Amino acid sequence: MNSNGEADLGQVVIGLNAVIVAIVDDQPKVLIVQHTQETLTAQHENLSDHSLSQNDRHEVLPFGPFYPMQHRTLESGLRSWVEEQTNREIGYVEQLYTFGNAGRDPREEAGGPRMVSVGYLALVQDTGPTAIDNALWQDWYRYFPWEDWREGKPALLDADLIPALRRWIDQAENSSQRQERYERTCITFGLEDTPWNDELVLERYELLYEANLVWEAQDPSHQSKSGNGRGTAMAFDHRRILATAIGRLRGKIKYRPVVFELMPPTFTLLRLQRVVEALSGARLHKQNFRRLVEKKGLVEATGKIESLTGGRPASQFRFRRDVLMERQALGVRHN
Amino acid sequence: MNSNGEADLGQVVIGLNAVIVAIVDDQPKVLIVQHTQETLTAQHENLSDHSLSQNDRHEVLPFGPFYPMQHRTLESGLRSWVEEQTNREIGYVEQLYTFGNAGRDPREEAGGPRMVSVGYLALVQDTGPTAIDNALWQDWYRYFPWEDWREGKPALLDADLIPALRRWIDQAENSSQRQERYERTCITFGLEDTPWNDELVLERYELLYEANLVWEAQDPSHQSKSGNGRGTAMAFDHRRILATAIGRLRGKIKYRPVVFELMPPTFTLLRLQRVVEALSGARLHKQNFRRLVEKKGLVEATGKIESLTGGRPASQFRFRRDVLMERQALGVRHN
DNA sequence: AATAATTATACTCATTTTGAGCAAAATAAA
DNA sequence: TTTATTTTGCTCAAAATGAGTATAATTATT
Repeated sequence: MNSNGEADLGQVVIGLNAVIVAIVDDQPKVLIVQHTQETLTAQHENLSDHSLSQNDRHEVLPFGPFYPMQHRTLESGLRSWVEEQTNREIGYVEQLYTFGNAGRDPREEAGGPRMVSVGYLALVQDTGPTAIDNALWQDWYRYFPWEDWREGKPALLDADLIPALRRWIDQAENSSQRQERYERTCITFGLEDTPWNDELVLERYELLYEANLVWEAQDPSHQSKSGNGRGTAMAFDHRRILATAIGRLRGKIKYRPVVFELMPPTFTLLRLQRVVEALSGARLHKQNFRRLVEKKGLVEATGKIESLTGGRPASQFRFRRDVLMERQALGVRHN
Repeated sequence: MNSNGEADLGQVVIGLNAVIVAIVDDQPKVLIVQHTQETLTAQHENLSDHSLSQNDRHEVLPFGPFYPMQHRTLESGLRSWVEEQTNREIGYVEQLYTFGNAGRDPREEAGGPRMVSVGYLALVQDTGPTAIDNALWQDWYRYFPWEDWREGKPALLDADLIPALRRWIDQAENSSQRQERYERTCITFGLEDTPWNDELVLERYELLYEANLVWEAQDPSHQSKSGNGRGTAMAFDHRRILATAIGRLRGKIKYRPVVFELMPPTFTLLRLQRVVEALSGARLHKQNFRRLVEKKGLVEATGKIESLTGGRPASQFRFRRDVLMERQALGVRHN
């Protein structure tokens, strides 16, 4: 270590990546930025060509810089940037994970500073035009089609992913590696008697990555332009960050009442159920869901009635803000 | 933004703070570094005097630098540093939180770079001499005496903390602020009919901080040298980081089998129970704890018998490593 | 050697929670 | 009116939980 004790720490630049989630028409949406080859190279002139590969479109998570001079905390930096860019208040922010892997940003190879980015999950109420260039609200199952079990087990699993994983297991170099691959696959993909676990989003993505079954893992010469039906790819490690966010949110709704951050001020119980289902990717048992919600005392009736439901009108509820710290939650009871 | 798009991001230095936990004699221990005034100023020559205040001893969490040139990932940087410094393998590492608050490190005021530190929780099996200067294994309830309910409700609560919090509530400027303070206190400290929630470690510390009841919150002229019986203070925001770690670990043992990372290879069921109790700070019901452990299939008998238990010999168990990804856990059923 | 103390472990039982479903009520559309 | 659709109240068996009692196998003490 040198005299001031720091110079050999090396230069680091901090970025903030946000997974901004909203619900539209009972679908979970994520704000995604689409760069064409032109917009990307225009922004980052020194980006090496190889890193872009043949794809002409790149989907990335919204990225914001962190200005140490202006921002007192990381979270305030994120909040001000997201609120400014999206023109809406964000109700809930949670720090997800800090990613510091070398090679995350191709500019490093060109001698740029090491990029460390802090991933955040932000929940917003509504969607609409934002000030972010080329930003679009995309269904998150576009990137993880195997995660949506609301209409039953996705066909993709039995038709493609599981057979491909079995081939990967068989191609193991020795029996202990084969055994390990097999057990991980059983646990994450619910083979044999193991049940499907909706929280293992990241673990499943990482397994597919290791088995070379997702676009990001393949070397550029084998990458097919339009994807392989195994979900839309994202640039850098952004699909990993998104998987982290989905898994964390699915876990969190089971023990904290975060769903309400995605709801309008008043709502019917069915809308609430549809939102929980959208996030967890599974159908729930209606009557039991209601029983649970009422027992936990998370909501209170407004007295008003919603009559646009098609059948019998439903009464409207609102969230009881004062239970926020009680670590109460909905719980996700299956159908 | 300038031409290369980065220069105005400002210089940032990344540090790694580790909460290294082990169990000794059924007590939860944390590795703490004690600096005297001399060792501290010797290490950081440009540290301003004010920031040290009158205390002659400063307790901090072990700190390791992150070298972007050498470390491929943040976690590998942490692992190599901790393993090297403690001379033991760490079984489990979890990223806790990234703290980037301005003013965390007093050297910033002297024109130093902004310090962002990534907090990690590391669980190790045994304790013993380490290569870290002035490092000591300390009971974590030394810093949070109100969190240990194993011998019943800590007297400190009714004798000191709760009356002081009630005074703070009464001193609110208006009724809505009073209401808010009251509700937060009820929820975090289990007043009225609310039960005590062992996971709210950080929330309780933050409430005490806001109410000016912990040393770190008081301005230097009022700080008493030897502490105030409300737990030992730590330098910077390290008691917050420690609170985050304890809360996270208490939550985690309820849904993931992380306790085993703190256990020796074989153990009796009572030892396992004592460790869970040490972490969660509460006594558990013995028979039900056993039923739970066996039902979840987390352990298997080794066939051997431990006869040093004082009474009837207990059979020894080992953890079934293959359930690690199943999201099984012990659950913490109260007594 | 007898007794007490200590700890492990098996088993019971009432209560609560969960999973799954039926049926009636209140509306819109045909 | 009928049909479809949705909300909402209710039941019932199975499983999980909380709180015990009883017994077994030891060491420590008298």
